[in-house]
This record gives sequence, structure tokens and C-alpha cells, in this order.
Amino acid sequence: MSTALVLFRRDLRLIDNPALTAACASHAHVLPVYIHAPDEDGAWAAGGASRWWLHHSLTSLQARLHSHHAGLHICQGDSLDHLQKLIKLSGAEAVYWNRLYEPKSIARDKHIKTTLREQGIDVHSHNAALWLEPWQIATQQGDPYRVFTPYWRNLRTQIAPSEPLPEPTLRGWKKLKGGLALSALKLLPAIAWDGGLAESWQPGEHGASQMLELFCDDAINDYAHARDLPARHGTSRLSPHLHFGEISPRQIHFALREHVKHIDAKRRPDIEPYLRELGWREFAYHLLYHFPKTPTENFNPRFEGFRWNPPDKALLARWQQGRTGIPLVDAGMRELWHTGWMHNRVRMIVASFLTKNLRQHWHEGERWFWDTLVDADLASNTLGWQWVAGCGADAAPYFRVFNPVTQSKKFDPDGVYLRRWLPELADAPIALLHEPWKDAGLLKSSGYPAPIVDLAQSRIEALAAYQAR
DNA sequence: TTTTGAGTTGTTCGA
DNA sequence: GTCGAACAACTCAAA
Repeated sequence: MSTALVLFRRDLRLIDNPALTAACASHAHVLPVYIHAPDEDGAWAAGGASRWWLHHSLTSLQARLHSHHAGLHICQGDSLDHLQKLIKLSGAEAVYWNRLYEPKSIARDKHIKTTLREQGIDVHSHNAALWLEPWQIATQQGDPYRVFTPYWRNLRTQIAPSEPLPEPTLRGWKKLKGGLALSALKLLPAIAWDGGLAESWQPGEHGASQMLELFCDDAINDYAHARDLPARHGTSRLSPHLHFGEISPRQIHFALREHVKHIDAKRRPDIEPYLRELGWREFAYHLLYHFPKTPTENFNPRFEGFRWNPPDKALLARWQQGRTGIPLVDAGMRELWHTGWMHNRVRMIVASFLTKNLRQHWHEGERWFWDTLVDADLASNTLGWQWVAGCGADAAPYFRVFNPVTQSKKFDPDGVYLRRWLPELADAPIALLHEPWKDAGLLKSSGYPAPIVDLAQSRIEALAAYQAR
């Protein structure tokens, strides 16, 4: 009657979970385990919003396991120590997990694997998060890709949607005494700032599949166009679910293809633009794996001596609080603070504003996003900030400076998004809503701040700084 | 080895 | 108002 441990990390689902399925197939008893070890993530331990999500996602996973008469054994502290103790207590002869790809996680898991194998334990790791793992794709010369388009052309030919693994059914779930209650991990905020998150999201496998269903029913039909409009729910909003592994790209791909199969060819939505976005996620993992220093170092070494403005705490605080005086920037930053998420286009705009108009170092934005986003992901966050700042792989050309007013008029022409997040301007006429500084009386009566920077002037200065690089 | 075509998401200016 | 060009040069990836 052999026993296996299944270690859950960022694969918080029962369906299409290769480690869980493999363990259940080969062992009579399976013990699901979660070990909370933020210290092992160093500077990139989960931020506040991510911890909130994690708490609720684990709650959901516990409920899913309970419905199988199983439990989740929770502990906190050194991963290897806990695994060794649990192996002894349960008599397990094997450990299963799904792989992570952050540099620190890779090093830790390698160490755990070596140590346990030396002790005669079988260790099996699986891919639950990616179409192809970072080392499974390379240029013809055998190098990692640095440009998205050829990467995607290659990846696209290798992904064929296949049926997700079913939820495993096993009678022999193992339970041990001595696990922690989830609340002992203290993942929820001490002061309740999380009301907006709870209104906006339903973490967990069930929430993920509901979000996917919603996407299939609605946004995918007009994705190529509506994904650019922040007032609309035109994107999938699956990013936090993907980050925590409540759903996998392969599940999404399969579901989308099944969904569009039954639609008349003339009205069938084109899912390629969305798959391409999943391709960007995959590319981010590819880059982080092959260039592990990029969360803290410029991908492009020519940016070493770049003339960032000196760090300015006051300016940064105004950006963080959504009080820059630029409506679209402020709306985005407030959406982020309230919901733990920001529309993709608006992310680019607030990031361009911070790095180009304010010329604050991209690390500042990277760090703020890390703490406030429910979908904060080291690979995607790194790629995104380096791309906007211009120092990344396949980065935006230096002269690409977003004009938040132009973007606002173009992508939120009726001001629906602005009015939603800037209640003090809700009654302003549309012409002024995009540029409220044009009416001093409006600023005074609304209390909305004047711009903290001159957009035109700062653009010119940014172009000069980037040209001098 | 060398050559060739190409590279997420923009803005401004002038015709 | 619409449209194309300029905004740089570099380096990536494949032929």
C-alpha cells in the first residue's frame, strides 16, 4: 500500500494537474501538502494582493479536496525539513510536484530533489503551467529566443490542443494530524483593505472556470477590438487564475477551440490574437529562465548608465495613489489599488508615464505592481517593465512615448472608464474629462490635482535621454 | 559565413 | 480630417 506526497504550490487545481494525476495513478494513498515558505522566494515573496488571492485559492482547494474526502496538509517553514518530516510520518516513498520557473524556486527544488533521492525517495516533477517549458524551444542555432515574433512562429506550430486530464478519483487519500489551519499563515491583511478585491474576483479553480466560460460567451467574440478598451470587460481576466495555476494554458486553448467549433464559420471568432497573448506569457517564462537576472538587471546592458531622474518619493507616491493629475493614469492606478488588477493597455500607459514622463527607474514600478497586483508574476512583470522602459528583449523603440491624453481619447472616447475611477470628475464635460487642467475652475471645484509634470516637455526630455543612451 | 528582412500595443508634423 | 513619413540604429533569426 504505497503512499505519495503531492506538493501543491502554484498549481491550485484538481483538473489537468499532471503531478496529482501521476501520483494517484501509481499509489494507493496520496497526501496533498501545502508548505508556506515565503523566505525561500527572497525579495520576490508574494506581495499583499497575491497573498490575499493565495488565501482564498487555498480555501477553494481545501473545499475541492474535502469533496473527495481528502484534506490539504498545511505547514509553514523550510520546505525540505517539512517534506522529510512528512515522509517519515506518512511512510511515503514518493513525492510529486509541478515545476516552478523562478530562479530561486528552481534552485530550491533542485536541492530538494537531490537530497530526497539520496535518501531513497522517488521524486517526480511535471509541467502544469506551460505549453512548452523554457528549455524545450530554441532557435536553429540552439540559442534562446530574444524576439517574440520568431519565438511565437515556432511555438505556434507545436501546440495542438488536447483534452485536459480529468479530475483524479482516488479513495485512498491520506490524512495526518498536526497540520496548520490556513488562518495560521496570516495571508489576509491585518487591516481590511481587501473589500475591492473580494468584489472583483473569485479565486480558485471554480472561479477560474467561470471566468473562462464568461470569456467564451462574451469577450472572445470581439477580442481583437474590445481588448483595447479599458471601460469594457474585453479581455479574459484570467491572469491571476493562470498565475496560481487554477487553470492552465492548455485547458484554455482546448476550451476555446471546443467553443468555436460549433459556431458557424462566418461568425466564428478568431482566437489567434488571444492565443498570442498566452504566447507572450510563455515567452516571459522563456526569457526569465534563460536570463535569470532580468528581474533586477537591464536585459540590454547599454542601459547601465541611463540617466534616470533621481528617485523622487513624492512623485512616486502621487503615481501610486492615482493623483498625478493625468486622468487616464490616475484611473488606472486607482483601478489597481481597488481591484488588484489593471487593464493591459492602461498598464502600458501608466508604466510609460512613470519611466518616460517622470523618468523614474522601472524598478519602482515593477515593485509597486509586485505588491498590488493579484496577478503579479515574476516572469510577466519583468518582461512588461523592461519592455516599456525600452531596456528589455524586443523592447519598444525609444521614441515610443505614450501620450496619455491621446490614448484616453482614442480608447476611452466616452470617458466611461475615467468617470468610473475618478468620481470627483464624474460630472465634468467629456472634452474636459480627458484634460481637466484646461479649466482651472474645474480643478478647484472638483479637488482634482493639476498635472505633476508637463507632458509635452517631459516627452522631449525623455527622447533626449533615450537618444543619449 | 554572409546576407537579408524584420521587429506588440506610438506620436507628431506637414502635405 | 486623413495619410505617410520620420523618429535610429541595432541585432535577431533564418535563409
